[in-house]
Amino acid sequence: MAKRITDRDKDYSQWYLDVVKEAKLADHSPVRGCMVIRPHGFALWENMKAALDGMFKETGHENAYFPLFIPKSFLSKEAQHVEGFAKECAVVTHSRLKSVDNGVEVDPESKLEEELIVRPTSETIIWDSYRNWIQSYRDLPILINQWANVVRWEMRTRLFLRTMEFLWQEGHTAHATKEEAVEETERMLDVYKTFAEDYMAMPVITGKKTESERFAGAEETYCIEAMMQDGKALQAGTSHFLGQNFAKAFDVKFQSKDGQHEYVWATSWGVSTRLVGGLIMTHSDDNGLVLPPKLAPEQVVVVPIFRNDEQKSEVLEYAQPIIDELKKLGIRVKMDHRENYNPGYKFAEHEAQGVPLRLAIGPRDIENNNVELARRDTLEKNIVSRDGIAEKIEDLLSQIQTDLYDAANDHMNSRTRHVDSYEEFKEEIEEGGFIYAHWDGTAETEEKIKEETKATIRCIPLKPASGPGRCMVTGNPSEQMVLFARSY
RNA sequence: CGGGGAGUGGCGCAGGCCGGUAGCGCAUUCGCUUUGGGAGCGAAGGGUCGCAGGUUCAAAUCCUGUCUCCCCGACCA
Repeated sequence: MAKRITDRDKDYSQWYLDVVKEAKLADHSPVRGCMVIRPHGFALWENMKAALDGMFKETGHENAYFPLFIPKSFLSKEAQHVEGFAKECAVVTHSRLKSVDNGVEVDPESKLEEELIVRPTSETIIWDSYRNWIQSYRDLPILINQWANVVRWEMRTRLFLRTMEFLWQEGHTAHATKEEAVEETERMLDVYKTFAEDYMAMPVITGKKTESERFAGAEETYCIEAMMQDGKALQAGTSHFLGQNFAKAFDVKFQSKDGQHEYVWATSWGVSTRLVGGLIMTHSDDNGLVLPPKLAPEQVVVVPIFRNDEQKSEVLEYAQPIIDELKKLGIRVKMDHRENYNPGYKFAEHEAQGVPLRLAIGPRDIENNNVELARRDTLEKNIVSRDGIAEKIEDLLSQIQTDLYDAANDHMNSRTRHVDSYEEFKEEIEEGGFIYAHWDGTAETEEKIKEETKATIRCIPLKPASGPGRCMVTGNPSEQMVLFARSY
């Protein structure tokens, strides 16, 4: 019965990899820096996707799809944007292979006149289309989202958190006024916050990025920041106000009511499969993955226990109506009727995969009109009456959802401090967690803190954590405390 | 690009110093016994030892070259 998952306190990175592997979420791919998402991991992602998609539609957005390849010239139209992505692009230079003695090689004859970039993000190719879609104020706003894969040639990768290729959604909107665009940026940040907290049970701090942490080409980057169990911060989603930068770069103008030609205002926003990593590092334990009921691919698993065929049919007969009742309530339930594994194996496996509730049913339970109900989050096991079991499970699932959020929120709060002096900051940052402190607003100070402590400013919180004060490093005035942490 | 480590059945590794024709655990397949917390016993299948060259009667092992991956750093809107 040896545990296959490394102790969290001993080695958090190894623990994380073990959880991913034991939960059968994903594997390292033979392709450098990429991952293979396995069915269980993908089912989880699809549930997240469905919830987000619903929220996007509710806020008036539609899905569309744009090309994977971006002509090199497109990427260079917005100066800051190029600079931000230049160092991490996969570039297509040739179109053919040719056979040689030991296999194939790139045919030098097939060199492209203009190289194609595998999209690291789609602002450029999308704004190239928007130019043709927008003529009048009547064409605005354009509220579009794309589900896609993107590629960023990262030096170092980690499953889900930073892979070379990742799945995400990117929203790209165009508006007639600045106010409307800013409003959209904030609205989508709020959608992300709601999703993180209500579905993932992962509390987040919302705020604005500092200039140096801003998206390349954005005027303002808003973000949600979550705290993982090891006290490191994770940027879980971003929403950018792009001003008129892309409209100017791609010459996207519209004619206003009074006949003037004006550049449109833009936003973009995205979350990725990194959220899966955040979900793991928010709730899971030394037995493996813990999933919030709202997102779990299976919410309840039934493990039948029997010694012979006679008991088997009794158990199945007893369990089936329970399963039917649960399905009727819209609960995702699965019977684990594999016969080549014993119950103990199944218990451990479903725990590793994070199934919120387990129902064990054997002869003993049938005799007493009971079932054994086990919670994944608390690992509590209880023998409960079979009567009214479906409703009880329904309530328990929503209780687990709430409890997971509360536990994560308590953890975040207990590891959040306010400090006044830089000396104190240097000591506290070693303990991990979030630290609020005053900062003078300059990139120099920000850089100095980063160099000396490895802590970055995660965000300037939208809900101020304090009134005005003095920068902990320079003593210059500061409007409010900002959020510091070491991050993923 | 700097520093370190590793390439041996599907996965994880031993063997290498001291050359003799490849082994262990997990997984897989078959059989029997099991099944309320990751089952036991027996049997079976599966490997051009990263690649190329060299030394040798003989190379996973020694020599030369080369490729790849991992970790730490640099980098990461």
